[in-house]
Amino acid sequence: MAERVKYTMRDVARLAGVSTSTVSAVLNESVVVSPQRKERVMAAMSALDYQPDAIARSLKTGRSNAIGVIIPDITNAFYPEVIRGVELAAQTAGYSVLLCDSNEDRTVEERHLSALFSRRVDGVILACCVNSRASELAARHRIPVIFIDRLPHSNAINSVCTDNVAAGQMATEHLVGLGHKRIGMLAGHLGLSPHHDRLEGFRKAMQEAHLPILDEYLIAGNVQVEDGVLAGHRLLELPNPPTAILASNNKLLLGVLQAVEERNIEIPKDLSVLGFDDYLWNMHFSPRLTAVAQLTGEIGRRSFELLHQLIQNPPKEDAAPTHVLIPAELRIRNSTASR
Amino acid sequence: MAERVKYTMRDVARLAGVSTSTVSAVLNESVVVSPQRKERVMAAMSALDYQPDAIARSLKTGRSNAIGVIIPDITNAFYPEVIRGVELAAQTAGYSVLLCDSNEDRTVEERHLSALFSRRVDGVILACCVNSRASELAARHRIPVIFIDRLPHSNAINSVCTDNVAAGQMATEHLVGLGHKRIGMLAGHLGLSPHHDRLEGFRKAMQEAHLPILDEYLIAGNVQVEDGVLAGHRLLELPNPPTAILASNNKLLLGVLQAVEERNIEIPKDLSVLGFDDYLWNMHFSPRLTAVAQLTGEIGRRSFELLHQLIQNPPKEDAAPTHVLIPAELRIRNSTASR
DNA sequence: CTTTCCAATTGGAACGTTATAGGTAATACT
DNA sequence: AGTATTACCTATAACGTTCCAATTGGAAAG
Repeated sequence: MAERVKYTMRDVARLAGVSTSTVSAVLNESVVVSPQRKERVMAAMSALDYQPDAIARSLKTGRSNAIGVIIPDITNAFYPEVIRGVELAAQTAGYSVLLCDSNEDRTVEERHLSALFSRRVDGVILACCVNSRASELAARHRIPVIFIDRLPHSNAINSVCTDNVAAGQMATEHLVGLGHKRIGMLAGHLGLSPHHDRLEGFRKAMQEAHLPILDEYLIAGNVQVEDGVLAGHRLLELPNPPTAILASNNKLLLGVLQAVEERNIEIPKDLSVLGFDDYLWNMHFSPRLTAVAQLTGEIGRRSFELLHQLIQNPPKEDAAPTHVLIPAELRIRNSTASR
Repeated sequence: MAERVKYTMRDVARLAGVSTSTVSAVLNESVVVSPQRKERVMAAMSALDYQPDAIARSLKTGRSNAIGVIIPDITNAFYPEVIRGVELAAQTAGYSVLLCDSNEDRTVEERHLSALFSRRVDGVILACCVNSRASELAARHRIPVIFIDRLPHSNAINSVCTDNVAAGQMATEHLVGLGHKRIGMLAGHLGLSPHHDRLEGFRKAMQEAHLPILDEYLIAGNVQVEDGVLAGHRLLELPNPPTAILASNNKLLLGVLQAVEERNIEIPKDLSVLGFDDYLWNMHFSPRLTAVAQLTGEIGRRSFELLHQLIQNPPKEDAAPTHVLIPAELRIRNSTASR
């Protein structure tokens, strides 16, 4: 059959003995076509193995049925899970996903953004870099953007993310409930909203439990494994070290674990340890690691849903943005124990 | 400035007092334009914040400057690393990446593939499902495809993947070199080329060492953690159990580790254990896990390079396909010890 | 046997680019 | 002076769709 590489609507029309308008009508079910003709057109389409040209369609309709997803580092296991949620939802809605990795670099993020605009994506889902200006750029193009995971300071944005304040509070309350009073926290990069919020949750829980928040128990800064190792040692060599440590992300947690091992401290006997984000291997570590899990797939799904909705009925200029908060989930395993 | 949402080449042309042809020429540097006019056009472009419409351009030129990437499961940490390599290379070459997850389902894979063709991607990078028919589909559309990681049976394809036979052999030789004679292997799904090849490498190494390959030491089938647990127990409860176990992927390894823990066996004193793929947490496990690492970023980079090359000068109908083999890397840590 | 009406069908003009062929001046060569 | 040559520049026809306005051909009504 399909001997030529690419057949167009004209070819189908010719073969079926109808006009291209009719073929288009059959394809889009936009206007009624008599059963016989519809039949003929369908036959012709499958005889030629005709595939409509999405590019041409986009040019005409002004809609691409594609969305962009920009994330700072696909190597961070959190994002692939989110992407999967987005992808699944997008797929069932007939959308394609353009994936971009900004590598935590604001200028790369902006470059990706304008490439996406140039491709006329219908919307963008974005986990932004520090000091992102994405919001302004998008507003100028009137393209809907959903911020996920990390939120910029401005509140005039649509967002889907974990309720990190509640998550931080929940984690801390778990430790408090186990009888811990001296709790340390590796708070991560406070310029990033998740870390900032988790610290706030920590503070809230400590205050409500009437426990003191000691400056030397709080270490903020970077978020890599090495930073966790350093901070872990700093906490553990304190004259009066914490009996529990909360790490604001998974890499910091790995760092703490390394520091702990280097000092021959036993978890959870001597020290309780707990981190954010829960991955497969967390439950295969020894001890199995207690963690506050984010519902990553849900974040992905919800953010596509919200975006899709904004695409289909664009809100008025002055409409209030939507903020979706996804609850986190405490998964108690063996790295935390009562004091 | 940019008061209207979207400006076209006509707007720029009007403002600069030239024809659209000239604007196009400036944009593409296709024909020489006098310095003064070029200046004027550039000024007009930035005054309007003009962004060329990639869709219209694609329609005209027949090239989209986009590639598709289809993978079976983005949640498997191997793929994000590969994707990052692809993305980086694509980005510098001015290509966008359309990401699709086939969820290990052949029909989904095919749906994605035709969506990509419909979007007129310039090429596809594909880690295929079992029994994939992607090769035939792509050939019919004359769109170049690079198979990565998993190769279909046919040899008439372009591919970039780890030299898994050598990798399996290397892993086995490491164990043999440590004095192990009774070596078990969780071989994974033999319908997938990496697993199949690693087993072949294992066989080769055992034969060359004149060691017997015992049927009861070889367990193939599925590739999930549970499968690893089951297989681990089966090996360890053998009257004469292996002294070393090779797991053909990371999840199987996690399963083995769980079985080991449930039986209170000590690694590496009682049993040496080693897996394929090396992730961050491998080196933070206790004991730190020996692994055969794949150069994931390199696989991504090379596959884009090869694809780009095929896009730029399409090979003749009967040209031989290219196969790129990337070496693996043995990273010796503390889960393997001499016997 | 007109006329009216409605549903089914089609022609053709966009959408925003690129590329080719042709046009126009200015300069260089007989 | 007439003709080539050069160097820019532009008009215009695509690319493959969609969609509106216009057309057609019956059937129903007069």
